[in-house]
Amino acid sequence: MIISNNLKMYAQKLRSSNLRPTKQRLKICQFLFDRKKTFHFTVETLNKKINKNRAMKVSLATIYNTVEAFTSAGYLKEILTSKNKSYYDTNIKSHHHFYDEGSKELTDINYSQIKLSKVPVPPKGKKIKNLEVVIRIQK
Amino acid sequence: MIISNNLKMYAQKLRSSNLRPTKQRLKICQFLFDRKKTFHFTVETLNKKINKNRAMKVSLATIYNTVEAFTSAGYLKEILTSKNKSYYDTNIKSHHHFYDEGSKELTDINYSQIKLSKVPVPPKGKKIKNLEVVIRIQK
DNA sequence: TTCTAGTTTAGAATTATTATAAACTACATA
DNA sequence: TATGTAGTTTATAATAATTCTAAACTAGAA
Repeated sequence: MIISNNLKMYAQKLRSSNLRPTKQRLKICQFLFDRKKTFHFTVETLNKKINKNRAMKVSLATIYNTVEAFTSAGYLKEILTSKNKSYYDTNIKSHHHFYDEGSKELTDINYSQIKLSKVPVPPKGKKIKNLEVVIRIQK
Repeated sequence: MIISNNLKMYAQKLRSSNLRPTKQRLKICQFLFDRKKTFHFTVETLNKKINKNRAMKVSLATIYNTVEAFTSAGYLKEILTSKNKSYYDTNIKSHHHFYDEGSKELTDINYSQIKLSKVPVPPKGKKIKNLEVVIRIQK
């Protein structure tokens, strides 16, 4: 899964967002971004995976802080769901999701897979920031 | 806001879903469905509004049970958000939302206001149940 | 009227998240 | 290279939303 050891790149990226490249943040960067496919997760799953088989443990509080910081910095995107947990996505490009009501899993839909021929005008004084589609699927 | 006293209609509706028409459920029905515009709410807001200026108080547990029962029965729809609370909508027709990132408020978008010219094929063995668009807006 | 399964309820338990404050550390600058 | 400091990490406490529990209540069938 891990593609390369882009530590310097991540350090630069972090500094450019006014985030100090700490050991913890770099570990989390490697885990999240050194992969080909996009990754959907909750803080709970990230915490388990980050701290599995690793000498250096990262505290749960830091996982929360880091995910929040990365989301504000635009490295992660929060996903809309109907569940009472926050879901995040390493794919920050505007894109869509299938939501499987059986397995409760999200799958990406490429932006180009959906085309809209009619979009409403936003309320006065507001601008459209982005548009996301969730397609609920079941057996 | 209240249009009429459709108690018998609600009692029938409830029985048809194998839900006994209790005082509590009928009160909640009246509050939710005796209105012209659709209504977005959380359990917290519903609890406050139901128990404001009313002789008969409905317990929080019952509000939770009822909202859950009404959602399963298809009287309410859960809304997708990025917050850690469940939001519900009395508009159960497939429809879309504006989500204002400033005020964190949802507004309905009529189904006919959005048209899709391209929709992806669902994964094998799955069917599309519904499709919802969220348009994030900001100043 | 009586019985029973379904319902309501207060409060406890659980789960996700945020807050707190002490210890630690990256890094600017002396 | 050493030092001061603001930013960061951490364990733990606090809070918030929801679910669970079990006793009391009730709608409606018989």
